[in-house]
Amino acid sequence: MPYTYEYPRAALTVDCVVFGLDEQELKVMLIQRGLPPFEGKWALPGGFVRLEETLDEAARRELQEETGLTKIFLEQLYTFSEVDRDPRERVVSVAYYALVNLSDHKVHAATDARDAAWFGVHDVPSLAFDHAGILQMALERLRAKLRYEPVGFELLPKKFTLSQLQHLYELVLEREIDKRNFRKRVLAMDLLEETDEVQQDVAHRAARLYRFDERKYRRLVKTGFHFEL
Amino acid sequence: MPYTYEYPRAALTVDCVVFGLDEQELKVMLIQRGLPPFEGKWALPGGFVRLEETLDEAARRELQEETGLTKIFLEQLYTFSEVDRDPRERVVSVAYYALVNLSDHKVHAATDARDAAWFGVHDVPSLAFDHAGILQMALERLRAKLRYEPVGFELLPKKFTLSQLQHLYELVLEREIDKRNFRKRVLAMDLLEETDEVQQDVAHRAARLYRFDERKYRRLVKTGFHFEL
DNA sequence: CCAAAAGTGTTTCACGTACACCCATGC
DNA sequence: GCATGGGTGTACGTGAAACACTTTTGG
Repeated sequence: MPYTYEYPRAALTVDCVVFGLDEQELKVMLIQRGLPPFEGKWALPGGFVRLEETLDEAARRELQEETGLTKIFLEQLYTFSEVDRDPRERVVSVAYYALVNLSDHKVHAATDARDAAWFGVHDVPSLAFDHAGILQMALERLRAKLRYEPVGFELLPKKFTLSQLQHLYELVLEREIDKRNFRKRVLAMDLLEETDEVQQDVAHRAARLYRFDERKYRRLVKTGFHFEL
Repeated sequence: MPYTYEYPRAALTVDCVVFGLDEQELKVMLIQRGLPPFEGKWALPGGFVRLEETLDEAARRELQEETGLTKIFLEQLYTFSEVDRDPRERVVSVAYYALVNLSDHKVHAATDARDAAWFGVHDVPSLAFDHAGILQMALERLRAKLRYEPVGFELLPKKFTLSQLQHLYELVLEREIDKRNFRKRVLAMDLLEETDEVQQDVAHRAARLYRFDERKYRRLVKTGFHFEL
């Protein structure tokens, strides 16, 4: 036990709320704990922050170790600090939320995690620590961000149909959206690039595929443009 | 040095960006450091988090100790974790921002602080640590929040004139606003309660005083209402 | 030819915006 | 009576919302 300090220190962890989208619903990734406390319970992936890494780096490392996910959208959410949120000792946790598209990223429950799985956000089991509260806040943040920042595209494959995009908005915001008005608004922003590809292997008319033009978006932002859907 | 741990731990601090409004400009409160590192430099008020308090409590305690401010609006901003942000050792800092109205709160540079003072946000001196970046983010957050949450009232006295409110929006958002349209929008929300008082001691027609009806606002929020100005 | 989803325009209404003058008060 | 800010209404244009049918493709 070589690390000694003049005053007591809280332990510092990161926890990640990873959202993914399949065709039916918004999912969140959980891992099953293999050790006490809360052994056997489901929890958000996460772990202790090392001295030589930033919080962002720690979050990415933990995700990599526990779920195999790399190079995904990741943003700090909030720092949780209730004194008794961990029964062992004082632990302050910086929560992150992440967005992945399920088709590109198969989750291989990695070494560190006993078991990793996707749960529908309306069908999560009882969670360890204060993770239910963290998930709740992440959901609210995602809903808010979806409206005024183009984060939704992170949940879709690089090329997607307008229907997929609309479906995503309907799923997350939990309300129906008029198809024509949605397409009008989206296309009016002029940030979607029409590809010359269409859907494959569908039993009906194939939809055109679009791509989000991130460069153009960044350029516009610098000139005061404000995304809104 | 009685506190030892199996793994090394970062120190944990809180830093507060306190905004105040006088008639002329938006101000931020800074304290002058009395100890190294950055001795003599200006910095955000803040300090180390104790084991028995949450981050919110730590932020309030530090504000009380260093500036005498109590019972003010306070909200977590972001957690800063660059590995070398403190030259002494690894320190992770949770930043908060606070809003006070200068007329009610005289700052008495308290025991702990050598010197506390208000600076116009466009006229801050060079700051210690990464505090310039923290201030920058706090400003952006304040501007964003002002639009879609009723936080502006925290910067005003409980009873205020519509001109004061408009002035606040103009100062923070840094653009002019049409008087008639502003009053129309604000009153249309039906969240301002007209008092039967008017301004005192002004050398022209005295303006009516209004009060923000927070109870009503909370009730409306529960039914899906969305503040926007 | 049937099922399934893609794709497309118009009308209506509400709200944001632009804009200028009279009023009350204190000195 | 004059200077200073308080307080008020209207016209116009843009953009959001409501709404239904035709087209394409695969089976």
